Amino acid sequence: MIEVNAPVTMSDVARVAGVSTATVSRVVNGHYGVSARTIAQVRTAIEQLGYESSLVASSLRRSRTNVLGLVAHSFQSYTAEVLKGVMKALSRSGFDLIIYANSDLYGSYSEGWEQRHLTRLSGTLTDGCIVVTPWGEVRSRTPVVAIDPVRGSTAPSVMADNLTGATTAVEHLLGLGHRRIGFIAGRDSLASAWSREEGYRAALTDAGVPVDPTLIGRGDFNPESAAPLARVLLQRPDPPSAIFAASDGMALKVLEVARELGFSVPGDLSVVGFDNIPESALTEPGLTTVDQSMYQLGYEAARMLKSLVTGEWDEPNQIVLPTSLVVRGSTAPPTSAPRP
Amino acid sequence: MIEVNAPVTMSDVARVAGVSTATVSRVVNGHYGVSARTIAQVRTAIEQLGYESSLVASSLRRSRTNVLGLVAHSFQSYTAEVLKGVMKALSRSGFDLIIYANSDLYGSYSEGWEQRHLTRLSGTLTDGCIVVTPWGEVRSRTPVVAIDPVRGSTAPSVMADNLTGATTAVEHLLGLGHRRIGFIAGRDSLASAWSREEGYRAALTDAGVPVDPTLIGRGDFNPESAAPLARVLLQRPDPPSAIFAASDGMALKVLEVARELGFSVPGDLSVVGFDNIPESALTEPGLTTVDQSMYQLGYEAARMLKSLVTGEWDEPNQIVLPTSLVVRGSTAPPTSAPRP
DNA sequence: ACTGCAATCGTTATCGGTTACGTTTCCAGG
DNA sequence: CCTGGAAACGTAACCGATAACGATTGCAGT
Repeated sequence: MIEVNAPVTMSDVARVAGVSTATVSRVVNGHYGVSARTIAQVRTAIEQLGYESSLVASSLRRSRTNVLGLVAHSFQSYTAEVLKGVMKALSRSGFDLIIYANSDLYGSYSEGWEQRHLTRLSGTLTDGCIVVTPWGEVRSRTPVVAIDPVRGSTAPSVMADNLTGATTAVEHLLGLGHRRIGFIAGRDSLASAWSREEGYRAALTDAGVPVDPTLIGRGDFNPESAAPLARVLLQRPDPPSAIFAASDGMALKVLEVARELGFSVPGDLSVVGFDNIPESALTEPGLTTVDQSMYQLGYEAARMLKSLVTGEWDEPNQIVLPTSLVVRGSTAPPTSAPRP
Repeated sequence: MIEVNAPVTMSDVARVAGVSTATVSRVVNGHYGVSARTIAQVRTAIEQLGYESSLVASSLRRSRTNVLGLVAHSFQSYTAEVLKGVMKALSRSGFDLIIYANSDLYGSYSEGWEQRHLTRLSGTLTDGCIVVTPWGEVRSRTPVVAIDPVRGSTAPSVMADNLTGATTAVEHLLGLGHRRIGFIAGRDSLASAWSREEGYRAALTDAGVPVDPTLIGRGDFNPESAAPLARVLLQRPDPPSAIFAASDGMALKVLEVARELGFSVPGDLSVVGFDNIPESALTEPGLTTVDQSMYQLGYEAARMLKSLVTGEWDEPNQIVLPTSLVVRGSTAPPTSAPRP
């Protein structure tokens, strides 16, 4: 019987098997140069003691660990969906996954978290990392793939076709007859936020509707950031008849504020989001939004990282995935009579 | 300018600052015994080189790392929801989180994964771990909290009130008039699977309905496992008028099979699940299910683990959370005329 | 100037593995 | 019997950090 709480180390195995730790290591890793008899002895000792090698210790000395990392600053639905895709891509690939998330989740966290986490892991633990919605460009000695990268980055990344998606969303509102369309922007540094705003502007301009800067609120993708912005837009004497938010999280917040202020959706106000997180289908009414398959983003990012690590990647470094409009109940033609 | 791909180590900092690595370590960790002037020098060097301490290296030597771990064998909606709760509980707690998931996600993976992962991490990297739906009892020198533990475990755990939940679900079906109610069980080793089956039996017995063993299919919580079982139940000459599945994932599979075999839900067949994962609200019709707030499970588990690590826990080691029935469109009274 | 105690800082062992290198063993070939 | 070389295995350095311990320095007290 093994005593509980005994951390079994390699030297324990070596002692029991009557060999050196080097030999145990060779057996564990299947290296050449150990006799069959010795291998059997070591195996027996390992079995008997219930030994498992420490990922930490081995990763310190080794260069390859067969572990990929994912760092994210928060863990909302967005990240969860991405994660499912990542796991799918990694299934039976020989790579394990470590997700590192810091505890400064809600509230203000300092910029550069991704660099900190990355260097803390990447130095040794992981062979490469996926970074979800980074704050800036990162440096790392192992490959890094960004999901939803910063603007202007040329590093490996995966993102949705945000420009087309946003354009389609606004065209949908225009098609319903809306002309005063508010916009709540995302975090400025991200390419996605930028493209979604571009799409908003382009669709309006193409339709001959002038862009009114006072109808644009500057959020940061954090749902909380949308509340005051929505309040400002809706409490104007001339509120917009529709609001396009750059993320579902923010759009759902807009729905909340609208309800609170007595707007009926879609009667008094149409709302469109972006992302198509699961919650968007559950609200009453359902949120019209742009689907960007976060699952797919994660899947592609993991596939790319895997190949980058093994040095087999031969496709373009920047992947752009298509989007599609999902029309639900939160959009309708504007009422002719503006709300008093 | 710093050269790219240069892994900056503590000795680099020491060299630049003109001190020993021990002093750098003291500065980094805010230990006593360093003059203000030296601290400034070291800080400058750290800044200049962009140094970040390696989590791996320090965890090897240290006992406390302020990192908690979570290991899960798969990453479906269930785990994602749990994770959100965990993150919430850990936010601004000073603890970071590492999630370890292996790549043998889909398909057959060997039992005992949780023990392997645990020993690989727990030896050094983490101060404690949360294990989601383990295969067996685990040993670890650091605290472990199980979410949905194995049957008969007395170790720290968090679980839903599965007995009451299942009883309520079946009573709901009985109340609608169903008498032939099929059941698809979960993974036998888990306490939750056991309790849910107990609830099923108890509700039937209390209502004076004999338990028919041929109406019980033995699944394992994996959605795939439910398909053949549902097929068997529904292709009988005398199919049940309702099926209660021990998890939503399996219940959704039952819906699929039912549709495939030409059963209309809830016309020909009522279906009830357990868990209330987000997808359950999205199907047509929506799935009637038992809500067990996986978010809450994660939240409580993290709260408990946090306190166990710091040695402040003074509540019972086993937490049971309430459940509630969510009635949606997949249940209705049975049609009087049995299906041909 | 001398002692004694803190404060400061470097040296070194250590965590649990991996691996370069050196040593021993064994056997085939001369 | 001797030599050469490969196979088998141990020794020790090393990965990047921490911490126990020892050494040095500075300064107050006498």
